[in-house]
Amino acid sequence: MKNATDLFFDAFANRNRFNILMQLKNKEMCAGDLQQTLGVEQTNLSHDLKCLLNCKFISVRKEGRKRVYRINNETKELVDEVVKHVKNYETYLKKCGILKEEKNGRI
Amino acid sequence: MKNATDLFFDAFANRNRFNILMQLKNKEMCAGDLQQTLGVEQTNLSHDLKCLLNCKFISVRKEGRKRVYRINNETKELVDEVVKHVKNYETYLKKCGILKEEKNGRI
DNA sequence: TTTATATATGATAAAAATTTCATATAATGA
DNA sequence: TCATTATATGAAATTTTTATCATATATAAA
Repeated sequence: MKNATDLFFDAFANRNRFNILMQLKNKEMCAGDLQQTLGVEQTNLSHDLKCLLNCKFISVRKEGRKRVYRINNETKELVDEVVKHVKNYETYLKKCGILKEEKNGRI
Repeated sequence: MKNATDLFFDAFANRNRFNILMQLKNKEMCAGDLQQTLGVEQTNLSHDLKCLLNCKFISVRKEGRKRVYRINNETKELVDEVVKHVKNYETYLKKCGILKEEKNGRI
């Protein structure tokens, strides 16, 4: 059974969703803008936005036929913390053989 | 291709590995203690400890035939941040239908 | 009121992560 | 040295996550 922490990581610790949060750190954006900037599939993005919305990591408002997304403040801070940590540990992370990187070149 | 952030989440955002970090926040522990406290498989734990070590989220020293693990300070702080965030968003996380919780009871 | 644009939904396919299993190594004490 | 305890390793099986596909809805403009 999943606990709140598991659910948190499921939502937050995902490449595509985290990239969305990184973009929204700088400015509000509609789905179309995000799609272009991140170069992701439309349906994929839509699924991810819904997840982030459900978890209240972001909010949305309508503007014409577009939907404009915005990151919430607490989430923005946490994103910054993670970015900082990644920078500090980058060297070691890239060497950690347990993670998938290692498997490349072994096929 | 994976970047440093992906690798970070692979290592950090995992139920078992995060539980290990949570335990080590309070005190140093050897593998056997962790196994008992967390109720996990021995080999599984060993894999996870190696991952955390490689990433330098924890360190280890020998003591007789045991190995005593310790969390590093920066990682401890990040764990605290996450715990705080989870507490704040718990309600929404549990309602997010995208995450697996929803699938239970559907089979 | 038909068409085009912007975005959402649900089911399945594909890829990746986690667990399990069989076995290895390392240190200590008898 | 041999047995025992503590922990580690690598590969295969299982489970979960992510991507894709086919299609739906909602808004606005023609």
